[in-house]
Amino acid sequence: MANPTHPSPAGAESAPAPSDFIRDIVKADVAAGKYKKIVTRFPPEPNGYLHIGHAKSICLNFGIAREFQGQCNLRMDDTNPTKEDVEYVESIQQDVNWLIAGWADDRLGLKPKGKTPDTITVDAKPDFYLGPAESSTTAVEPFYASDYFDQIYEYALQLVKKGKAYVCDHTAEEVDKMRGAPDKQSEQSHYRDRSIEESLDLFQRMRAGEFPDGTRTLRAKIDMLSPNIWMRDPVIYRIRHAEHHHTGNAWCIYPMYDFAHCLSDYIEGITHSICTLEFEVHRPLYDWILENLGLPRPLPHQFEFARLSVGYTIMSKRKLLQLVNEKIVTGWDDPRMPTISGIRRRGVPARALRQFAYNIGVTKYNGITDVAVLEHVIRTDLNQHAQRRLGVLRPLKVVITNLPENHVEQFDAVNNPEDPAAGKRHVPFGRTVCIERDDFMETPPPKYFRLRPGGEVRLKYAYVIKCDEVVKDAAGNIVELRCTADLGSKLGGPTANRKVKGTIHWVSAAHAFEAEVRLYDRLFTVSEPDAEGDFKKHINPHSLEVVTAKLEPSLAKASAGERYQFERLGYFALDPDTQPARPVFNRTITLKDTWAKEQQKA
RNA sequence: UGCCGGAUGGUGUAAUGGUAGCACGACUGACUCUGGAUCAGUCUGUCAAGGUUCGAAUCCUUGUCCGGCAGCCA
Repeated sequence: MANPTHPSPAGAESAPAPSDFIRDIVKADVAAGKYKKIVTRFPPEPNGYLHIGHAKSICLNFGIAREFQGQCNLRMDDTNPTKEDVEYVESIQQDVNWLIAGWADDRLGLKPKGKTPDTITVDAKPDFYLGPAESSTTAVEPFYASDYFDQIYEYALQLVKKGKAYVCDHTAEEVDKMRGAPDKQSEQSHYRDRSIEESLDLFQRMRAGEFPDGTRTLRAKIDMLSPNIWMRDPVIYRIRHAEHHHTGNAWCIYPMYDFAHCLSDYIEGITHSICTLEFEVHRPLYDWILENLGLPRPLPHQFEFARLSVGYTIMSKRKLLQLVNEKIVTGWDDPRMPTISGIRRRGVPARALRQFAYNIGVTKYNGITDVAVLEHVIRTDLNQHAQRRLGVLRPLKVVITNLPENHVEQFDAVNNPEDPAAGKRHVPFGRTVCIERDDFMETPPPKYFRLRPGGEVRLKYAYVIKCDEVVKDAAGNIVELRCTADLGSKLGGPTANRKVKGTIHWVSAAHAFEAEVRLYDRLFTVSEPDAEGDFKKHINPHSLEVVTAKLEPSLAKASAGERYQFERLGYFALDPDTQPARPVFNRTITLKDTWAKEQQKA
């Protein structure tokens, strides 16, 4: 099927299901009757906040669950206690919930709180299984790989007993050296042929805490001659006397990713384990572990796709953490961050992010997606849903001299021209208004449509005004414009249909209120900040500008969930920093500005 | 130079032996009480060379280039 790339007006939810090579595989598996139910999973490690790359994965995994009437488990892949934290567990849950709300939340697999795998019997073989909570009445929580430590340990024991794993006493450095390199020979562990009994004893004593960190490991006995590094007797358990955020001090040995992940997938009954390309070389190990355990239920299979890269940003959790720690941004949810929480705080609707994930597709090609694609879906969504308002970012005072001192009138303003149902509102107008400083030029370049000395411009929803006089301070700065209005030019008036080249936005000086407005720009100045050298060299010093804007009165009742378009400027959303006396707005994104482009050409 | 993957306009992605399409972008123009939106149009591509075939982006061969893999991270 062709990939239908037309974004539908309502966004991804009403659009036809996308098609890609992974969905093709799932479709074929369903057609072959391979599984009762399709089960995917989203398995982040709680060692950082989720970013837009994870959003791609979430949309893929939950999208598949949704399209095939399956389920997608949220699982904390928490096998390394030294890097993980509950703060991250909580943020991950919040971000996932936000992204899938109203779209795939009915496909979200969570488990009863505190539940660990059941020991069951399948085909007369003992087996471990943990399914999702069936009813929403019980307290639920995400799945945790760490909830399977007992079972994973049991599986390790089995491998040892089968002579397929052994305890190795080499130091990390030795193991490193002996493993060889992709193009170099390896050397066997001196402990490889240790007896099963001895390995068993040692492994149990590792678990009992008898040995310090780093002194021994459990290794799978596979093939030291394999051209695939990951098959050269990989370490599957290491000693770490560290407190774990979820299991506390119950363990001092922890399974490695490769061992824990495939088994976690198996325990949960995952059918399609979808991950990024860098795990492709791990797939033989994933399969080896499952196949060598003689498991009774169908085995999960791993499929890999290309991780997302977006221009002018970075995706590495390590580097994002650096930005946070070094206070280059205000936190993980700084609106300039590519994190889901940052994007949310900036004012981007979840629906737009889903549409983005849908538009970029899923392949095995590692490319860089143009930020313009992201910006486009945000604008498209917001254009359709945002309430229009008038706000002036950099005010310039305009006195309309042919209006009486205390003149006040209300004009009707359309809330959303794309959505008549959004209705209208009143905007107050008076003798003194504020316009955007950019909307006046004393000596404008050609094709400048706005106000100039002696020129005319339409004040949106109000009158056409003519600039009679430019008032300057001692330093020569323009401080005020004195204009006359064509009083017949308001809606319904005799000259209402006069053609004036430009229409500008304004607020009534007497009625407007002040708010802090944060104007964001891209965080980096180059399209590939971490291509080479220090990515911090490319940080955009102007990624945030804070202004005190003047806003129309109705915006005083702005709500956190609502999105606004300040006409001719861009889309804005209320920031959580808002105080009753001091509203704070974030600029989500500017409107397209063909005039700015025109100027750049000049 | 070991193994695993990949290569289609500027970017991202379709076409699964039968007209190389879509989206973003760029550029024209129309319209406009948002230089927004909308509408109409234009632009640019199958990594290379051979082969199979009536017919190849697709199959085969050889090559080129790019990415990943040498954590007791995930």
